[in-house]
Amino acid sequence: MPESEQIDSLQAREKILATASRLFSEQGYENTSLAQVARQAKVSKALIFWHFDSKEKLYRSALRKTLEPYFIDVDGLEGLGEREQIERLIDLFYDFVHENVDSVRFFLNLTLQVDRQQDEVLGRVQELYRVFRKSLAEIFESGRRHGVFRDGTQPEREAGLIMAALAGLLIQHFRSDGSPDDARDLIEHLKTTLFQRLLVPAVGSTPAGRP
Amino acid sequence: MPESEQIDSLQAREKILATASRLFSEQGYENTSLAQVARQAKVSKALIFWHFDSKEKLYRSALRKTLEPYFIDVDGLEGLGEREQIERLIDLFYDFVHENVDSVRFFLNLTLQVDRQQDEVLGRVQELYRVFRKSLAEIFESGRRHGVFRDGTQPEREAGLIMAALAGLLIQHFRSDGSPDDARDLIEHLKTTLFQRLLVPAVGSTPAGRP
DNA sequence: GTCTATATACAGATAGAC
DNA sequence: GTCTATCTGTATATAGAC
Repeated sequence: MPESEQIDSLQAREKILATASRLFSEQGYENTSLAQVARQAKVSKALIFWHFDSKEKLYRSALRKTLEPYFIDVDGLEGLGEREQIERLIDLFYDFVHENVDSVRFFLNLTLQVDRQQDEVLGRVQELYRVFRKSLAEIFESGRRHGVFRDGTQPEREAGLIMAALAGLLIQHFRSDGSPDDARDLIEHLKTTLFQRLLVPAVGSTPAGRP
Repeated sequence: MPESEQIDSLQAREKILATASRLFSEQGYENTSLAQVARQAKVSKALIFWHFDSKEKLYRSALRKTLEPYFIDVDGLEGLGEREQIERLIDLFYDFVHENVDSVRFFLNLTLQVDRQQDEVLGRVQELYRVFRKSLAEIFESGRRHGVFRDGTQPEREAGLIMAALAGLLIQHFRSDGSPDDARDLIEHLKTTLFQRLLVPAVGSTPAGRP
């Protein structure tokens, strides 16, 4: 069996997958027909079935492909102070969303669909969400122990609030009139107020209203 | 023309509308067939077309009906202090969402769909969002002028941050594993930290410090 | 107004040639 | 592996009787 055939096969398969991922992300599952995928990938409908058996299986494969860039890069955090780590994670989240608007929108859509709630891929996204939140909480905890953050700092709650704010900015970003500037601005405001509240003040000055 | 016919007609129309509103909210537009609406409303498919001309027009009518309970009840705010007004608005938002889970989910879905972005009904929802945010900002501004909140209070940013947090809690609420307790807890944490930051601290034992 | 029966279109999926 | 042609189900929408 000559290798060129194998390669061609892979190329067609990949082309279908790439096209399907894009269309599913942009239009959703129901609004994307296999005829459309076939047309844009420049293959026949039958070939899609030969490679993926059914629309549902193509969908799952496409989801997996879309999910590839979804991971948390914690390498850049080493050696940073707790405050900087928090800021870095917030920025990472923000940047990632802006680099993957379509697929983020898509996964957010999935999250809102009752019948897709058990999807394994959706489960992975939600796990990322949990990991991200847990990382934040751990950094707050570590910062509290190291005397960077106040004694009264509640790691879980602070992490939860940050995640909520980030998720909310996401929605604002998808509203047609939500300007990116507004989001950037609120991210900065979030960071400022967060650290105003939690940072242990430099020795010599007394924080207002808090012993 | 006897009145009973007129009344029967309205009843059938309303029944279709109610059924359609519920199904569209629960399942979305694409996943809801007119056959299903007809079956559950106990009428024939043809009658739906007689009343609403097309699925798209039924959809728009259903959207308008779903939107009816969407308004901001500002009556209960009269006479309250700024802090209480803010708390009240946050609670109103939270309660409203929990009483209208399905339709809120649906409108959130709409917000995420690129092709539905120009829908007039979606526009009304987004206007409500803006009005809510504006109300919050105005209360912060008023509170700042009255010496309730710190001088440095930034009304627009505080309002934006609250809205983001609320919208984010919304998403967490729709995730299968997002417990309602967590949301309640974060709402309280949001309020606590908000006022810790912004309230002008009480002055010692004398009430004289108030301008 | 409400129905049954039907037209029309297009979706996902299969058969079989090459 | 890839194609064309076709099957089958189901969706929106219409025609026409009552």
